[in-house]
Amino acid sequence: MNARHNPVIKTTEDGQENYIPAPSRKRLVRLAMLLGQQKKQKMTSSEMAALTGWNRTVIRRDIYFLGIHNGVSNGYDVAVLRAEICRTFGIAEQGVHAFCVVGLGNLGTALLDDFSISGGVFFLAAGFDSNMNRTEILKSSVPLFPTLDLEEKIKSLNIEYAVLSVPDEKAQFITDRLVRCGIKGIVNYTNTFLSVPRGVGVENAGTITVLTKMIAT
Amino acid sequence: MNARHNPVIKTTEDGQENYIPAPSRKRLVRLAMLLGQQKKQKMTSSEMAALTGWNRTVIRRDIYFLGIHNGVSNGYDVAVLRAEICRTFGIAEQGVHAFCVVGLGNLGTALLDDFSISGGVFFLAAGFDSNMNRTEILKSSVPLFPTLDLEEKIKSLNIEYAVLSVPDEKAQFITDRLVRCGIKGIVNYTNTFLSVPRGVGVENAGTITVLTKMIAT
DNA sequence: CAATGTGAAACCATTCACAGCA
DNA sequence: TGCTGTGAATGGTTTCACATTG
Repeated sequence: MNARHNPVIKTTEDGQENYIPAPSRKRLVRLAMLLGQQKKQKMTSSEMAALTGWNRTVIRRDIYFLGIHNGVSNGYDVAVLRAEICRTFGIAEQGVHAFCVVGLGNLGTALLDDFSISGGVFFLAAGFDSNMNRTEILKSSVPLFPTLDLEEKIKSLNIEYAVLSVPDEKAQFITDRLVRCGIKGIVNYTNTFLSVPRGVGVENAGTITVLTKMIAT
Repeated sequence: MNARHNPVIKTTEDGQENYIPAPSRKRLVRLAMLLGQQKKQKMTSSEMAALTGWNRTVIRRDIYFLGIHNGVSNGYDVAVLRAEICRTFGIAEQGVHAFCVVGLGNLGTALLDDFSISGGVFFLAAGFDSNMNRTEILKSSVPLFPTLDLEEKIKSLNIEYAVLSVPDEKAQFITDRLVRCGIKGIVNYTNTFLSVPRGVGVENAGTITVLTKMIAT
């Protein structure tokens, strides 16, 4: 009676019907990063479980969604698995997903300076601040621009993601501008709710917001 | 045949069986914070939906889990609702949940300085760094201690939550120490997986980790 | 035998649909 | 009429259980 009452999971060879549920997607992408840091050549689902804290059945199911078969009774080939996840989600194996930091107050500047921030497949391409003095005075290996140029630079530098560390009261305003530029996702270090259209990702990472969530654990 | 095939949701007056699902719990706590900033005396589920981006039915259901009835056909009484959420989750109405920042590098220091960080029900009670010089040199309105004193200070200051901004390679080591102190939850600004026993909350808020999750959106 | 692969069951969360109330 | 309260239906994710395979 209802179309698709079965899980709709097959990755058919012609590319249709390869829907993977959101929780699985997130785990898989995270797993890919982890596999990249691994020296072992083969890993079992149990080993991955130990490493991630996830249940081993869930890991097997996630991998099953990919539609590959490179593991039976020996564990999975780390390189093959990682490559397949990258292929499935369009993750570049070399670092080409550009992102920017908007708002160079204490937090934003710290993020800029933090050497570890460019890593894996992400590449910090720019910083923005509304205070033009600040973008001129701050020293950074990353190019800094006034927020005036936000739209132009996001286009020209092919920036896909933004880290938002502006004052709370400007958060929604900047978000709207980012959305209009076609940003794919925002890491929200402010402690406000952001409203974005469907299709734009938001992850709330502000200290208070996150602490708040944790109270309910 | 199976015990509890019904949703197990009733808050009975004698306090048993008041299980609330995790997603609802998180939303409710977040909602309480928001209600605290509201000037209106009554709010409908639709208004809350507009404010949060959540579906209005989900909000009504969440409130339903609380087992109170203060809304019919008029919207909910903001103060009553907020008080009830606080009571249910043991949230202090005044700011008494103490937390600390561990690791005072760029990011940690920025978090310390960030004025907005103490707010709502959370109170920044201490900062820790393994570099004793740094804890002496840094100026801050928050007391700073060497990480040596972590255990002692967490006890004496009644610290419940920790913000982790140490270098990645120290993350698990510090986490283990925090767990042994009975910490309730950790906001993880490093980009590592933390392994903690059941009952301790972890929320990953490191830029790369969060960007990674977002790729799969 | 210890691993994956996988249909089916169980579980959990969201949404529908509507009764009842101000 | 517009709101909450709520049983029931739906939809989605995890887990079980076991056949299969190296």
